[in-house]
Amino acid sequence: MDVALFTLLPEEGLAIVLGTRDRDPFAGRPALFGGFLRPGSDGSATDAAHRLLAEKAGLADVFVEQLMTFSGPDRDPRGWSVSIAYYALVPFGRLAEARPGLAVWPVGRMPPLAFDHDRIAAAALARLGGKASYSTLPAFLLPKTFTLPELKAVYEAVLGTALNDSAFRRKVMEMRILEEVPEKRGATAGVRRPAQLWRLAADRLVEFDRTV
Amino acid sequence: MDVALFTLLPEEGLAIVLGTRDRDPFAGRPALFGGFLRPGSDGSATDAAHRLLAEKAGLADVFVEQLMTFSGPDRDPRGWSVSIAYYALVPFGRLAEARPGLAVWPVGRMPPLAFDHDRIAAAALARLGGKASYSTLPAFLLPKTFTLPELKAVYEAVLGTALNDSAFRRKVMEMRILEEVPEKRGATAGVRRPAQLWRLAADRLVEFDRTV
DNA sequence: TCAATAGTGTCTTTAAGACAATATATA
DNA sequence: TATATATTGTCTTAAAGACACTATTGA
Repeated sequence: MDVALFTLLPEEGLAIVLGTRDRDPFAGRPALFGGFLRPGSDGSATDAAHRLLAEKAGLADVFVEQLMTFSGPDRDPRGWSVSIAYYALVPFGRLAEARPGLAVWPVGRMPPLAFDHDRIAAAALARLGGKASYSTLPAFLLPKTFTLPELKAVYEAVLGTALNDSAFRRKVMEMRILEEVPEKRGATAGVRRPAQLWRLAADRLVEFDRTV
Repeated sequence: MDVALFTLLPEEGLAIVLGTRDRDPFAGRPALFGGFLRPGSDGSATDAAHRLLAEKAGLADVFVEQLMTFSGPDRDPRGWSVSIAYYALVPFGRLAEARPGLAVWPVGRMPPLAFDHDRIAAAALARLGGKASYSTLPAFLLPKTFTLPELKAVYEAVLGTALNDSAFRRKVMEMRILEEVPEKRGATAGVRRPAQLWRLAADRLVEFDRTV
């Protein structure tokens, strides 16, 4: 199995978090978080994805979703193989608690990865971009509470396109995917109006019947 | 691996095509087309899905796409297992060339299936319904050439909802996903205006940036 | 010509986008 | 009060839906 982990850099936007291959083939190369399914102890492939993120990235309770399964004779130089690939999203702030030594690369300039991990990462990015417009997916790159300008910014980062501000607010409110947190963001010191804080109304991914 | 095969019944709409388990567990039960990946000879899981459809359903050159991978201790009574699931679409007319003895059930009243195949079939149906609105997916349930009323009907069957006729034509034409076949459908004898025939402009699945 | 479905044109309704105006913090 | 962003309101534009009208075939 392989897990592609993404985060949102404050300046650089969407980025991938990578480990390093510790043995051949591809020893020393940046790589997705990979490992073998343990049919005995893992309750499912999704459980295994969580376990791998805990073991290799030091992160628990991260949003994960199955991407797809890759297979064939060419993806591993040792021969025919299968990998169930997952993608995962973590807010940038939580990387402080991650295992040290991880590499973080803006998705626009990723290094060459081990195995067929470039292809898996590309597929994960395509899925992310596709699913973002009709779901709460990008919100899992933010902390539990966030402002509307932050939410809009993460949608724009994942979609790679600017959104209309008042239309975005209108739609988000009409879809009732958020609930108000009785607090404002004063943290970012500065001379400006503080923004209302919100959280996702549902803990899980929600899909819409329209587009943000 | 397991493949969920769907077709479009002329009267009953979307239907699933099933085989029968020929041994325990679940001997005699209707089931998806299942079998084992052959890492040596199969070039990929997608190749294996095609092989299984050929072997078990007698159908070659059918549209297939990976659904997702199911895993866990409970899906097979013999113990922990993994299955890479695919879905496939075949025009009703091609079932004539299929292996005899297959069962065809409207998706609204499917019998209980072997293993966790009910769950896989449900996931395939959900994917079909979700992806239909922004892709040419439903067209793979029709023969190579079809009329616009037929295309609209198959979208309606898969989406489970009625579509606006003139808007449907407008959008399909604006998206340029079809090319005209220099023929009309006179086949269906009767007192009515014959319809223009069309075919998909691209042989593969095309995704839109809007909805039909 | 009639019946029955195919296909077009146009008006109405609804959603999205642009953008000005107002609100609210702190220095 | 001035500054900088947050938030709201409203006008414009574009897309979707409703539906009447025209087209084309064989009986």
